[in-house]
Amino acid sequence: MNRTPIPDIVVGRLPRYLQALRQMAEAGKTTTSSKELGQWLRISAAQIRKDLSQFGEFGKQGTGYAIPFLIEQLQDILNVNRCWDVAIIGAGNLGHAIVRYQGFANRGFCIACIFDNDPAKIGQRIGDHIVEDIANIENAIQKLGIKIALLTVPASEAQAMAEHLVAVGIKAILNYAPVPLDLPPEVRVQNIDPLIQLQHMTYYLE
Amino acid sequence: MNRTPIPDIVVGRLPRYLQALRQMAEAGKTTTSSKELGQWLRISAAQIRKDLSQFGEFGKQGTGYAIPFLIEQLQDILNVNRCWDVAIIGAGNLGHAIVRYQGFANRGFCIACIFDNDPAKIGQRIGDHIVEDIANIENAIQKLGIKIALLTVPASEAQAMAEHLVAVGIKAILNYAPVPLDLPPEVRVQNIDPLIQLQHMTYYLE
DNA sequence: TAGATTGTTAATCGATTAACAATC
DNA sequence: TAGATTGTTAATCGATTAACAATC
Repeated sequence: MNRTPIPDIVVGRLPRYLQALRQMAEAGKTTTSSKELGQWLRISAAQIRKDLSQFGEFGKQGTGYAIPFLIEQLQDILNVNRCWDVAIIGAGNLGHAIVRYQGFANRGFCIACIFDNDPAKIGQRIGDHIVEDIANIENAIQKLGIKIALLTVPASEAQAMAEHLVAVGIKAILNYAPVPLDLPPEVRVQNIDPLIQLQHMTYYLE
Repeated sequence: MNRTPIPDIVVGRLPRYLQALRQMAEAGKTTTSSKELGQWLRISAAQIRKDLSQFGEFGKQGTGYAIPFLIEQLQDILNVNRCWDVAIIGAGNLGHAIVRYQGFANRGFCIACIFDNDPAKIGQRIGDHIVEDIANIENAIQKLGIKIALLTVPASEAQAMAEHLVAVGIKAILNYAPVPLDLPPEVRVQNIDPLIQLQHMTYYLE
């Protein structure tokens, strides 16, 4: 019986393990070891074994891990063996690019709908989707049971929009706006901010 | 004389401090405290003081920090008081969206050029830019002294392209491709991978 | 069998927090 | 002055690594 919660920093590494394993599988490999996976990801073998052992015993002494089996297990742990419908909020440049991006399908996520509040954008076609009026979001989200939103509105609108999303039932937000969101702690938030990452790197440049 | 290097995890928080301070400044505030900044960013006041004290004494007992002064200092520390020319590599959906994005200018970065290897894309106009042939990248990068690249090519081409970028003088890569790059340790790499972040969140969802 | 590699424990390392004298 | 807040030290906390018995 596992009483202590898994550290979030461990959870955050699991998707990377899954990604590496999929690439190994694509390359035709069927087994790997903590050592090999660690070299691939630049993570110590001990850490990988320790992380995985939090969830079960997935390997075999002497031979390592069966790749397809470990992929299955990680997908189960991360809840991505099902397909999550996600909503894109904001049909600007970034919203467009995300809707057209093919990388989410077959990885646990399906872009279900895209919303904007600009009358000039509502009704516009993007790939297979039509931009919907943000006023209809509650209906759409509740009908499809959507729990995840990708927020690509301007910084000035992000906080208010995020609060609205939470009010209509969203539980997780991938925030592309360059502002920290202040939301109830039970709502999961991850931020994507290229400027922050660029400034992190320039510290080390001449 | 400060001999021990600053921990990378501290450096990684500085851009967030800078972002928050700029937002405070926009809101008309002129001073703040570690307590207030901490509440804004959900970071402890002690940690903010400790982080900043690694670089100097920027505050005043009793009153806190002068916002414009601290912004200046952080910009200096992060090397973003100058303007860095950056190159976009890959003129797909994402490359397009980034070139059109206005958020980098006045924040230390200027999109200087965009490259692709697809003849159908070379010569295409995006905003104020023309997509250039990747074959010309060495000239362009060395003429402008570009050190930073944003890599938005398909996963299958990312590693080889990254190695080429390093060979022509790139020192820092913001990698949008969903693969870990294996490069010499002196090259800075930051990854942007929405799928990894989504899978991190679904762990916590029902 | 011999070699390889796991899962786990204990040791180490590093990061965060609490506390407080100094002082604006 | 009294209240507030810094910079810093020491204590705590948590994460990473090293080591190794178990065993495939």
